[in-house]
Amino acid sequence: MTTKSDNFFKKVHEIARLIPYGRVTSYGAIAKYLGAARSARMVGWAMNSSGNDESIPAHRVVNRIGVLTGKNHFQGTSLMQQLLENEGVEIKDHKVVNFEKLFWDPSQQLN
DNA sequence: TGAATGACTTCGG
DNA sequence: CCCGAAGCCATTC
Repeated sequence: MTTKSDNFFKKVHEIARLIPYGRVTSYGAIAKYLGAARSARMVGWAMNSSGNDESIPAHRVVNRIGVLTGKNHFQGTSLMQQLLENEGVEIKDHKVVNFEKLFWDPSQQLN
C-alpha cells in the first residue's frame, strides 16, 4: 500500500456512503460501476478495509441475491440484519425481502 | 515467486 | 431459484 487509500477503495467508500437510507446494493453493482465487474470480491475486501470507518454503511451492501453474506465479518451475527431492519428493510433468512425493489444501483446517483 | 484465500459472479444441470 | 463447479482478481503467507 503505497498510499493510505487507493482510488479503488476510495471509490467504494464513496459509493457506500451514497447508498440511500433503507436501500441496498450488491458488490457486483459497485464493482461494475467502478469498471471492475470482475473484481466484485475486491469490493467486499474494500469494505473490510473500510470496516474501520463507521461512516460506511457496509450493512447496506449485500451479494447479488440480497443475502447478508458479510454479516459474518461484522461485529456480531445479527448486527447487520438488525441495522437493516432498523432502516425499514425487512430481512428473511438473512436475505433482503423485496430485494429487487430495495435494490439501489450506483448509476442512480447520477439522477 | 508461487500457492492459498475470499464481504462475489456466472454458467451448467 | 437451488446445487455444484469454474472463473476473476487483489491481498496475504
